[in-house]
Amino acid sequence: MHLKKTYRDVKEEILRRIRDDIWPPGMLLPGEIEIAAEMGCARATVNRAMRELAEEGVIDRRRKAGTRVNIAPKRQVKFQIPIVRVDIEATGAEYRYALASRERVDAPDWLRARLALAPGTRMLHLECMHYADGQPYQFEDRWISLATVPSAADVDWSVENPNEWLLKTLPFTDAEIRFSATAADEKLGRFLLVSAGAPVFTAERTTWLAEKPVTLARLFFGAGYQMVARY
Amino acid sequence: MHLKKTYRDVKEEILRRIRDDIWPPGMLLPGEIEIAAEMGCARATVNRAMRELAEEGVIDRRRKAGTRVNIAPKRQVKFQIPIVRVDIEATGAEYRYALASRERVDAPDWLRARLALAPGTRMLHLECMHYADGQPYQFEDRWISLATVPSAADVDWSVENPNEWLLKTLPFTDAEIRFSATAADEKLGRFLLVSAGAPVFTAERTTWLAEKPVTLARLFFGAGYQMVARY
DNA sequence: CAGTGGTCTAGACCACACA
DNA sequence: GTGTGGTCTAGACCACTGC
Repeated sequence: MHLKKTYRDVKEEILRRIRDDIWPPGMLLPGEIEIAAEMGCARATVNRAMRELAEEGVIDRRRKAGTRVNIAPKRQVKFQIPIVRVDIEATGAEYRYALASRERVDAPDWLRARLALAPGTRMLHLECMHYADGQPYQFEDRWISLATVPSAADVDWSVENPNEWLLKTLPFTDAEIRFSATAADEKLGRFLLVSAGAPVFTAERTTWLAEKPVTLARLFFGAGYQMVARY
Repeated sequence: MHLKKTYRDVKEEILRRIRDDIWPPGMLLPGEIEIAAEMGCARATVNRAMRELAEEGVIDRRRKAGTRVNIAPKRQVKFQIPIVRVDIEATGAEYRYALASRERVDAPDWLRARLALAPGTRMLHLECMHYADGQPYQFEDRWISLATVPSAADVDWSVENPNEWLLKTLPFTDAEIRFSATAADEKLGRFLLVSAGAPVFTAERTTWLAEKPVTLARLFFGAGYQMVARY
Protein backbone atom coordinates (compact mmCIF):
# COMPACT_ATOMS: atom_id res chain seq x y z
CA MET A 1 0.00 0.00 0.00
CA HIS A 2 1.29 3.45 -0.90
CA LEU A 3 1.43 5.48 2.26
CA LYS A 4 1.20 9.01 0.89
CA LYS A 5 0.65 12.09 2.98
CA THR A 6 0.87 15.50 1.36
CA TYR A 7 -1.35 16.69 -1.47
CA ARG A 8 1.83 17.09 -3.53
CA ASP A 9 2.56 13.39 -3.08
CA VAL A 10 -0.93 12.56 -4.19
CA LYS A 11 -0.62 14.80 -7.23
CA GLU A 12 2.67 13.25 -8.17
CA GLU A 13 1.35 9.73 -7.78
CA ILE A 14 -1.69 10.47 -9.92
CA LEU A 15 0.48 12.10 -12.57
CA ARG A 16 2.79 9.09 -12.52
CA ARG A 17 -0.08 6.72 -13.13
CA ILE A 18 -1.28 8.84 -16.01
CA ARG A 19 2.17 9.05 -17.55
CA ASP A 20 2.71 5.30 -17.12
CA ASP A 21 -0.61 4.67 -18.84
CA ILE A 22 -2.00 2.94 -15.78
CA TRP A 23 -4.75 5.51 -16.12
CA PRO A 24 -4.88 6.15 -19.85
CA PRO A 25 -6.52 9.18 -21.48
CA GLY A 26 -10.29 9.14 -21.23
CA MET A 27 -10.34 6.71 -18.33
CA LEU A 28 -12.68 7.25 -15.42
CA LEU A 29 -10.61 7.50 -12.24
CA PRO A 30 -11.65 6.11 -8.88
CA GLY A 31 -13.59 8.50 -6.67
CA GLU A 32 -11.98 10.70 -4.07
CA ILE A 33 -12.97 8.44 -1.17
CA GLU A 34 -11.45 5.40 -2.81
CA ILE A 35 -8.16 7.11 -3.63
CA ALA A 36 -8.02 8.59 -0.15
CA ALA A 37 -8.41 5.14 1.35
CA GLU A 38 -5.76 3.66 -0.91
CA MET A 39 -3.27 6.43 -0.33
CA GLY A 40 -4.00 6.56 3.34
CA CYS A 41 -5.01 10.18 3.62
CA ALA A 42 -8.08 12.34 4.07
CA ARG A 43 -10.47 13.02 1.24
CA ALA A 44 -9.74 16.74 1.47
CA THR A 45 -6.14 16.02 0.60
CA VAL A 46 -7.08 14.06 -2.48
CA ASN A 47 -9.56 16.77 -3.35
CA ARG A 48 -6.91 19.46 -3.31
CA ALA A 49 -4.55 17.37 -5.42
CA MET A 50 -7.22 16.65 -8.01
CA ARG A 51 -8.53 20.18 -7.99
CA GLU A 52 -5.09 21.47 -8.91
CA LEU A 53 -4.64 18.84 -11.59
CA ALA A 54 -7.97 19.93 -13.04
CA GLU A 55 -6.85 23.57 -13.00
CA GLU A 56 -3.72 22.55 -14.84
CA GLY A 57 -5.83 20.82 -17.43
CA VAL A 58 -4.61 17.28 -16.76
CA ILE A 59 -7.95 15.87 -15.71
CA ASP A 60 -11.56 16.81 -16.13
CA ARG A 61 -13.93 16.70 -13.18
CA ARG A 62 -17.70 16.77 -13.14
CA ARG A 63 -20.13 16.19 -10.35
CA LYS A 64 -21.81 12.88 -10.50
CA ALA A 65 -19.95 11.99 -13.71
CA GLY A 66 -16.64 11.62 -11.91
CA THR A 67 -13.07 12.41 -12.90
CA ARG A 68 -11.49 11.55 -16.24
CA VAL A 69 -8.01 11.86 -17.69
CA ASN A 70 -8.09 14.56 -20.32
CA ILE A 71 -7.68 13.24 -23.84
CA ALA A 72 -5.90 16.32 -25.10
CA PRO A 73 -3.77 17.46 -22.17
CA LYS A 74 -4.29 21.12 -22.93
CA ARG A 75 -1.17 22.74 -21.58
CA GLN A 76 -1.39 26.35 -20.74
CA VAL A 77 0.89 29.13 -21.72
CA LYS A 78 1.39 31.85 -19.17
CA PHE A 79 2.94 35.18 -19.75
CA GLN A 80 2.85 38.46 -17.99
CA ILE A 81 1.18 41.61 -19.08
CA PRO A 82 3.53 43.61 -21.18
CA ILE A 83 4.65 46.81 -19.52
CA VAL A 84 6.41 48.69 -22.27
CA ARG A 85 9.10 50.36 -20.22
CA VAL A 86 10.04 47.17 -18.43
CA ASP A 87 10.19 45.20 -21.66
CA ILE A 88 12.47 47.75 -23.23
CA GLU A 89 14.74 48.23 -20.28
CA ALA A 90 15.05 44.46 -19.91
CA THR A 91 16.88 44.40 -23.24
CA GLY A 92 19.31 46.99 -21.97
CA ALA A 93 17.90 49.69 -24.20
CA GLU A 94 16.99 53.20 -23.10
CA TYR A 95 13.28 53.91 -22.84
CA ARG A 96 11.68 57.10 -24.06
CA TYR A 97 8.04 58.15 -24.07
CA ALA A 98 6.34 60.80 -26.15
CA LEU A 99 2.79 62.04 -26.35
CA ALA A 100 1.60 62.57 -29.91
CA SER A 101 -1.94 63.78 -29.41
CA ARG A 102 -4.59 64.26 -26.78
CA GLU A 103 -8.28 65.04 -27.03
CA ARG A 104 -11.56 64.69 -25.25
CA VAL A 105 -14.38 63.33 -27.36
CA ASP A 106 -17.66 61.52 -27.25
CA ALA A 107 -17.06 57.82 -27.79
CA PRO A 108 -17.22 57.04 -31.52
CA ASP A 109 -19.62 54.33 -32.58
CA TRP A 110 -17.09 51.55 -33.09
CA LEU A 111 -15.74 52.15 -29.61
CA ARG A 112 -19.19 52.26 -28.04
CA ALA A 113 -19.95 48.93 -29.62
CA ARG A 114 -16.69 47.43 -28.43
CA LEU A 115 -17.10 48.54 -24.82
CA ALA A 116 -20.88 48.57 -24.56
CA LEU A 117 -20.89 52.28 -23.70
CA ALA A 118 -23.89 54.53 -23.38
CA PRO A 119 -24.28 57.11 -26.17
CA GLY A 120 -22.41 60.32 -25.46
CA THR A 121 -19.93 58.81 -23.02
CA ARG A 122 -16.94 61.15 -22.72
CA MET A 123 -13.61 59.60 -23.51
CA LEU A 124 -10.01 60.68 -23.28
CA HIS A 125 -8.15 59.76 -26.43
CA LEU A 126 -4.35 59.65 -26.36
CA GLU A 127 -1.81 58.70 -28.97
CA CYS A 128 1.68 57.98 -27.73
CA MET A 129 4.98 56.56 -28.84
CA HIS A 130 7.37 54.37 -26.94
CA TYR A 131 10.96 54.31 -28.12
CA ALA A 132 13.82 51.91 -27.41
CA ASP A 133 17.22 53.55 -27.87
CA GLY A 134 15.55 56.12 -30.06
CA GLN A 135 13.98 53.55 -32.36
CA PRO A 136 10.19 53.32 -32.56
CA TYR A 137 9.08 50.38 -30.46
CA GLN A 138 5.35 50.79 -29.98
CA PHE A 139 2.58 53.13 -30.98
CA GLU A 140 -0.21 53.29 -28.43
CA ASP A 141 -3.74 54.29 -29.35
CA ARG A 142 -5.40 54.70 -25.97
CA TRP A 143 -9.02 55.40 -24.99
CA ILE A 144 -9.95 56.01 -21.37
CA SER A 145 -13.50 56.28 -20.08
CA LEU A 146 -13.86 59.53 -18.16
CA ALA A 147 -17.05 58.19 -16.64
CA THR A 148 -15.13 55.40 -14.94
CA VAL A 149 -11.86 57.28 -14.43
CA PRO A 150 -12.66 60.98 -14.04
CA SER A 151 -9.25 61.72 -12.54
CA ALA A 152 -7.64 60.96 -15.89
CA ALA A 153 -8.78 64.38 -17.06
CA ASP A 154 -6.31 66.16 -14.77
CA VAL A 155 -3.17 64.22 -15.61
CA ASP A 156 -0.30 65.76 -17.57
CA TRP A 157 -0.04 63.12 -20.27
CA SER A 158 3.05 64.62 -21.81
CA VAL A 159 4.86 63.28 -18.77
CA GLU A 160 2.76 60.36 -17.58
CA ASN A 161 2.63 57.19 -19.63
CA PRO A 162 -0.98 55.94 -19.71
CA ASN A 163 0.06 52.31 -19.57
CA GLU A 164 1.83 52.70 -16.25
CA TRP A 165 -0.44 55.38 -14.86
CA LEU A 166 -3.49 53.16 -15.23
CA LEU A 167 -1.71 50.16 -13.76
CA LYS A 168 -0.59 52.02 -10.68
CA THR A 169 -3.74 54.09 -10.26
CA LEU A 170 -6.52 51.73 -11.01
CA PRO A 171 -6.93 48.06 -10.34
CA PHE A 172 -9.04 46.17 -12.82
CA THR A 173 -11.14 43.10 -12.42
CA ASP A 174 -11.35 41.78 -15.94
CA ALA A 175 -9.26 42.15 -19.01
CA GLU A 176 -9.16 40.79 -22.50
CA ILE A 177 -6.32 40.87 -24.95
CA ARG A 178 -6.42 40.13 -28.66
CA PHE A 179 -3.36 39.64 -30.80
CA SER A 180 -3.38 39.95 -34.53
CA ALA A 181 -1.38 41.05 -37.54
CA THR A 182 -2.55 44.21 -39.24
CA ALA A 183 -1.30 46.31 -42.11
CA ALA A 184 0.13 49.72 -41.28
CA ASP A 185 -1.75 52.68 -42.68
CA GLU A 186 -0.06 55.94 -43.72
CA LYS A 187 -0.15 57.51 -40.30
CA LEU A 188 0.95 54.45 -38.36
CA GLY A 189 3.76 53.96 -40.84
CA ARG A 190 5.07 57.43 -40.09
CA PHE A 191 5.14 56.72 -36.37
CA LEU A 192 6.75 53.29 -36.62
CA LEU A 193 8.99 54.19 -39.57
CA VAL A 194 7.63 51.45 -41.79
CA SER A 195 6.00 51.75 -45.15
CA ALA A 196 2.24 51.74 -45.52
CA GLY A 197 0.94 48.19 -45.82
CA ALA A 198 3.77 46.71 -43.74
CA PRO A 199 2.73 43.96 -41.31
CA VAL A 200 2.39 45.19 -37.74
CA PHE A 201 2.01 43.00 -34.66
CA THR A 202 -1.00 44.34 -32.82
CA ALA A 203 -2.35 43.83 -29.33
CA GLU A 204 -5.74 45.16 -28.34
CA ARG A 205 -6.29 45.26 -24.64
CA THR A 206 -9.57 46.02 -22.91
CA THR A 207 -10.06 46.26 -19.17
CA TRP A 208 -13.05 46.56 -16.89
CA LEU A 209 -13.45 47.49 -13.27
CA ALA A 210 -16.42 45.67 -11.85
CA GLU A 211 -18.35 45.64 -15.16
CA LYS A 212 -17.54 49.28 -15.91
CA PRO A 213 -15.30 49.76 -18.94
CA VAL A 214 -12.02 51.40 -18.02
CA THR A 215 -9.87 51.57 -21.09
CA LEU A 216 -9.15 50.19 -24.51
CA ALA A 217 -5.64 50.27 -25.84
CA ARG A 218 -4.46 49.31 -29.29
CA LEU A 219 -0.76 48.66 -29.24
CA PHE A 220 1.12 48.54 -32.52
CA PHE A 221 4.62 47.15 -32.39
CA GLY A 222 7.58 48.13 -34.51
CA ALA A 223 9.19 46.00 -37.17
CA GLY A 224 10.62 42.70 -36.05
CA TYR A 225 8.75 42.51 -32.77
CA GLN A 226 8.12 39.04 -31.36
CA MET A 227 6.21 38.04 -28.29
CA VAL A 228 7.82 35.07 -26.59
CA ALA A 229 6.42 32.63 -24.06
CA ARG A 230 7.84 29.44 -22.57
CA TYR A 231 5.95 26.68 -20.86
CA MET B 1 -20.08 42.38 11.38
CA HIS B 2 -20.06 40.90 7.91
CA LEU B 3 -21.35 37.39 8.09
CA LYS B 4 -19.60 35.76 5.12
CA LYS B 5 -19.51 32.08 4.42
CA THR B 6 -17.92 30.81 1.22
CA TYR B 7 -14.31 31.33 0.26
CA ARG B 8 -15.60 33.21 -2.78
CA ASP B 9 -17.35 35.66 -0.50
CA VAL B 10 -14.15 36.14 1.44
CA LYS B 11 -12.16 36.66 -1.74
CA GLU B 12 -14.65 39.20 -2.99
CA GLU B 13 -14.67 41.08 0.28
CA ILE B 14 -10.87 41.23 0.38
CA LEU B 15 -10.77 42.39 -3.21
CA ARG B 16 -13.35 45.02 -2.45
CA ARG B 17 -11.29 46.40 0.40
CA ILE B 18 -8.24 46.54 -1.79
CA ARG B 19 -10.16 48.26 -4.56
CA ASP B 20 -11.69 50.75 -2.15
CA ASP B 21 -8.24 51.50 -0.80
CA ILE B 22 -9.21 50.35 2.66
CA TRP B 23 -6.20 48.09 2.26
CA PRO B 24 -3.88 50.09 0.00
CA PRO B 25 -0.94 48.62 -1.92
CA GLY B 26 1.92 47.58 0.32
CA MET B 27 -0.23 47.36 3.44
CA LEU B 28 0.13 44.49 5.84
CA LEU B 29 -3.20 42.71 6.13
CA PRO B 30 -4.61 41.19 9.30
CA GLY B 31 -3.71 37.55 9.90
CA GLU B 32 -5.89 34.67 8.84
CA ILE B 33 -7.27 34.10 12.34
CA GLU B 34 -8.29 37.69 12.71
CA ILE B 35 -10.03 37.85 9.35
CA ALA B 36 -11.73 34.53 10.01
CA ALA B 37 -13.08 35.87 13.29
CA GLU B 38 -14.29 39.07 11.68
CA MET B 39 -15.94 37.34 8.72
CA GLY B 40 -17.38 34.63 10.90
CA CYS B 41 -15.83 31.64 9.17
CA ALA B 42 -13.11 29.06 9.64
CA ARG B 43 -9.46 29.87 9.10
CA ALA B 44 -9.27 27.27 6.34
CA THR B 45 -11.82 29.25 4.39
CA VAL B 46 -9.84 32.45 4.67
CA ASN B 47 -6.72 30.49 3.81
CA ARG B 48 -8.19 29.24 0.58
CA ALA B 49 -9.40 32.69 -0.38
CA MET B 50 -6.02 34.26 0.28
CA ARG B 51 -4.11 31.43 -1.33
CA GLU B 52 -6.01 31.98 -4.56
CA LEU B 53 -5.53 35.72 -4.40
CA ALA B 54 -1.81 35.10 -4.00
CA GLU B 55 -1.81 32.78 -7.02
CA GLU B 56 -3.54 35.49 -8.98
CA GLY B 57 -0.83 37.92 -7.98
CA VAL B 58 -3.05 40.26 -5.99
CA ILE B 59 -1.34 39.74 -2.65
CA ASP B 60 2.00 38.48 -1.48
CA ARG B 61 2.19 36.02 1.38
CA ARG B 62 5.19 35.02 3.47
CA ARG B 63 5.40 33.02 6.62
CA LYS B 64 6.02 35.06 9.67
CA ALA B 65 6.08 38.25 7.61
CA GLY B 66 2.37 38.10 6.90
CA THR B 67 0.31 39.08 3.88
CA ARG B 68 0.69 42.29 1.92
CA VAL B 69 -1.17 43.88 -0.97
CA ASN B 70 1.03 43.65 -4.02
CA ILE B 71 2.39 46.97 -5.20
CA ALA B 72 2.82 45.88 -8.80
CA PRO B 73 -0.02 43.43 -9.34
CA LYS B 74 1.74 41.36 -11.98
CA ARG B 75 -1.19 39.63 -13.55
CA GLN B 76 -0.64 36.74 -15.82
CA VAL B 77 -2.32 35.88 -19.04
CA LYS B 78 -3.12 32.25 -19.57
CA PHE B 79 -4.14 30.69 -22.78
CA GLN B 80 -4.20 27.21 -24.11
CA ILE B 81 -2.07 25.70 -26.75
CA PRO B 82 -3.86 25.98 -30.03
CA ILE B 83 -4.99 22.67 -31.47
CA VAL B 84 -6.13 23.60 -34.94
CA ARG B 85 -8.96 21.16 -35.34
CA VAL B 86 -10.43 21.97 -31.93
CA ASP B 87 -10.23 25.71 -32.55
CA ILE B 88 -12.00 25.35 -35.84
CA GLU B 89 -14.69 22.98 -34.65
CA ALA B 90 -15.33 25.21 -31.66
CA THR B 91 -16.62 27.88 -34.04
CA GLY B 92 -19.00 25.37 -35.56
CA ALA B 93 -17.05 25.16 -38.78
CA GLU B 94 -16.05 21.98 -40.55
CA TYR B 95 -12.38 21.07 -40.32
CA ARG B 96 -10.35 19.76 -43.23
CA TYR B 97 -6.69 18.87 -43.44
CA ALA B 98 -4.49 18.55 -46.49
CA LEU B 99 -0.85 17.66 -46.97
CA ALA B 100 0.92 19.91 -49.46
CA SER B 101 4.43 18.52 -49.48
CA ARG B 102 6.68 16.05 -47.71
CA GLU B 103 10.41 15.49 -47.87
CA ARG B 104 13.33 14.15 -45.90
CA VAL B 105 16.33 16.46 -45.77
CA ASP B 106 19.40 17.36 -43.81
CA ALA B 107 18.60 20.21 -41.50
CA PRO B 108 19.27 23.52 -43.25
CA ASP B 109 21.58 25.94 -41.51
CA TRP B 110 18.93 28.31 -40.17
CA LEU B 111 17.11 25.39 -38.61
CA ARG B 112 20.28 23.91 -37.12
CA ALA B 113 21.01 27.23 -35.51
CA ARG B 114 17.47 27.52 -34.17
CA LEU B 115 17.39 24.07 -32.62
CA ALA B 116 21.08 23.60 -31.86
CA LEU B 117 21.25 20.53 -34.09
CA ALA B 118 24.36 18.60 -35.09
CA PRO B 119 25.39 18.98 -38.74
CA GLY B 120 23.71 16.46 -41.00
CA THR B 121 20.75 15.80 -38.71
CA ARG B 122 17.96 14.24 -40.76
CA MET B 123 14.67 16.06 -40.65
CA LEU B 124 11.19 15.41 -41.89
CA HIS B 125 9.76 18.49 -43.51
CA LEU B 126 6.00 18.78 -44.01
CA GLU B 127 3.83 21.52 -45.40
CA CYS B 128 0.14 21.30 -44.63
CA MET B 129 -3.04 23.26 -44.81
CA HIS B 130 -5.88 23.45 -42.34
CA TYR B 131 -9.23 24.62 -43.61
CA ALA B 132 -12.34 25.86 -41.83
CA ASP B 133 -15.49 25.35 -43.90
CA GLY B 134 -13.30 25.19 -46.96
CA GLN B 135 -11.62 28.53 -46.25
CA PRO B 136 -7.87 28.55 -45.60
CA TYR B 137 -7.33 28.83 -41.86
CA GLN B 138 -3.72 27.95 -41.27
CA PHE B 139 -0.63 26.99 -43.23
CA GLU B 140 1.72 24.78 -41.23
CA ASP B 141 5.43 24.56 -42.01
CA ARG B 142 6.58 21.65 -39.87
CA TRP B 143 10.03 20.25 -39.18
CA ILE B 144 10.42 17.05 -37.16
CA SER B 145 13.74 15.67 -35.97
CA LEU B 146 14.05 12.07 -37.11
CA ALA B 147 16.84 11.59 -34.60
CA THR B 148 14.46 12.26 -31.73
CA VAL B 149 11.30 10.88 -33.35
CA PRO B 150 12.33 8.08 -35.76
CA SER B 151 8.80 6.70 -35.90
CA ALA B 152 7.68 9.84 -37.74
CA ALA B 153 9.26 8.38 -40.87
CA ASP B 154 6.61 5.66 -41.13
CA VAL B 155 3.49 7.76 -40.75
CA ASP B 156 1.12 8.42 -43.63
CA TRP B 157 1.08 12.20 -43.44
CA SER B 158 -1.60 12.58 -46.05
CA VAL B 159 -3.97 11.30 -43.38
CA GLU B 160 -2.34 12.16 -40.09
CA ASN B 161 -2.17 15.78 -39.00
CA PRO B 162 1.30 16.43 -37.53
CA ASN B 163 -0.04 18.79 -34.90
CA GLU B 164 -2.27 16.17 -33.35
CA TRP B 165 -0.03 13.21 -34.09
CA LEU B 166 2.83 14.74 -32.14
CA LEU B 167 0.59 15.74 -29.25
CA LYS B 168 -0.84 12.28 -28.85
CA THR B 169 2.34 10.37 -29.60
CA LEU B 170 5.01 12.29 -27.85
CA PRO B 171 4.99 14.16 -24.59
CA PHE B 172 7.30 17.13 -24.41
CA THR B 173 9.06 18.71 -21.51
CA ASP B 174 9.74 22.22 -22.75
CA ALA B 175 8.21 24.42 -25.34
CA GLU B 176 8.60 27.93 -26.59
CA ILE B 177 6.20 29.91 -28.68
CA ARG B 178 6.83 33.17 -30.50
CA PHE B 179 4.14 35.32 -32.03
CA SER B 180 4.77 37.89 -34.67
CA ALA B 181 3.37 39.57 -37.75
CA THR B 182 5.02 38.69 -41.04
CA ALA B 183 4.40 39.54 -44.65
CA ALA B 184 3.12 36.75 -46.88
CA ASP B 185 5.43 35.74 -49.71
CA GLU B 186 4.18 34.49 -53.09
CA LYS B 187 3.86 30.88 -52.04
CA LEU B 188 2.22 31.53 -48.68
CA GLY B 189 -0.17 33.91 -50.36
CA ARG B 190 -1.32 31.14 -52.70
CA PHE B 191 -2.04 28.84 -49.78
CA LEU B 192 -3.84 31.38 -47.64
CA LEU B 193 -5.51 33.15 -50.56
CA VAL B 194 -4.05 36.52 -49.69
CA SER B 195 -1.89 38.75 -51.83
CA ALA B 196 1.86 38.76 -51.46
CA GLY B 197 2.91 41.23 -48.80
CA ALA B 198 -0.30 40.86 -46.80
CA PRO B 199 0.12 40.76 -43.01
CA VAL B 200 -0.02 37.26 -41.57
CA PHE B 201 -0.29 36.38 -37.90
CA THR B 202 2.49 33.89 -37.23
CA ALA B 203 3.23 31.52 -34.37
CA GLU B 204 6.51 29.67 -34.18
CA ARG B 205 6.46 26.79 -31.77
CA THR B 206 9.48 24.79 -30.70
CA THR B 207 9.38 21.79 -28.40
CA TRP B 208 11.98 19.67 -26.68
CA LEU B 209 11.86 16.29 -25.00
CA ALA B 210 14.41 16.23 -22.21
CA GLU B 211 16.83 18.60 -23.99
CA LYS B 212 16.46 16.86 -27.35
CA PRO B 213 14.78 18.96 -30.02
CA VAL B 214 11.54 17.42 -31.22
CA THR B 215 9.94 19.77 -33.67
CA LEU B 216 9.67 23.28 -34.93
CA ALA B 217 6.41 24.46 -36.43
CA ARG B 218 5.73 27.74 -38.11
CA LEU B 219 2.02 28.38 -38.19
CA PHE B 220 0.69 31.05 -40.53
CA PHE B 221 -2.88 32.12 -39.97
CA GLY B 222 -5.37 33.25 -42.55
CA ALA B 223 -6.73 36.75 -42.91
CA GLY B 224 -8.56 38.19 -39.95
CA TYR B 225 -7.25 35.75 -37.39
CA GLN B 226 -7.12 36.93 -33.79
CA MET B 227 -5.79 35.17 -30.74
CA VAL B 228 -7.88 36.00 -27.71
CA ALA B 229 -7.09 35.64 -24.03
CA ARG B 230 -8.97 36.73 -20.94
CA TYR B 231 -7.62 37.18 -17.47
C1' DC C 1 12.34 31.54 19.17
C1' DA C 2 7.95 32.98 18.24
C1' DG C 3 4.48 34.17 14.88
C1' DT C 4 2.60 33.54 10.44
C1' DG C 5 1.08 30.90 6.78
C1' DG C 6 0.92 25.81 5.05
C1' DT C 7 -1.23 21.63 5.45
C1' DC C 8 -3.79 17.47 7.27
C1' DT C 9 -7.84 15.37 9.39
C1' DA C 10 -12.49 13.69 10.26
C1' DG C 11 -16.85 14.67 9.75
C1' DA C 12 -20.63 17.05 7.74
C1' DC C 13 -23.74 19.19 4.48
C1' DC C 14 -24.57 20.98 -0.10
C1' DA C 15 -25.11 21.33 -5.30
C1' DC C 16 -25.26 19.57 -9.33
C1' DA C 17 -26.06 16.19 -13.02
C1' DC C 18 -27.41 12.00 -14.60
C1' DA C 19 -30.75 8.15 -14.57
C1' DG D 1 -33.33 9.68 -6.38
C1' DT D 2 -28.51 9.04 -5.82
C1' DG D 3 -23.71 9.51 -6.39
C1' DT D 4 -20.00 12.50 -7.28
C1' DG D 5 -17.35 16.45 -6.48
C1' DG D 6 -17.48 21.17 -3.86
C1' DT D 7 -17.02 23.32 0.31
C1' DC D 8 -17.07 24.42 5.42
C1' DT D 9 -15.57 23.51 10.11
C1' DA D 10 -12.79 22.98 14.24
C1' DG D 11 -8.79 21.58 15.76
C1' DA D 12 -4.12 20.23 15.30
C1' DC D 13 0.70 20.13 13.99
C1' DC D 14 4.36 21.68 10.97
C1' DA D 15 7.77 24.76 8.42
C1' DC D 16 9.66 28.64 7.34
C1' DT D 17 11.62 33.08 8.42
C1' DG D 18 12.11 37.55 10.48
C1' DC D 19 13.31 39.40 14.77
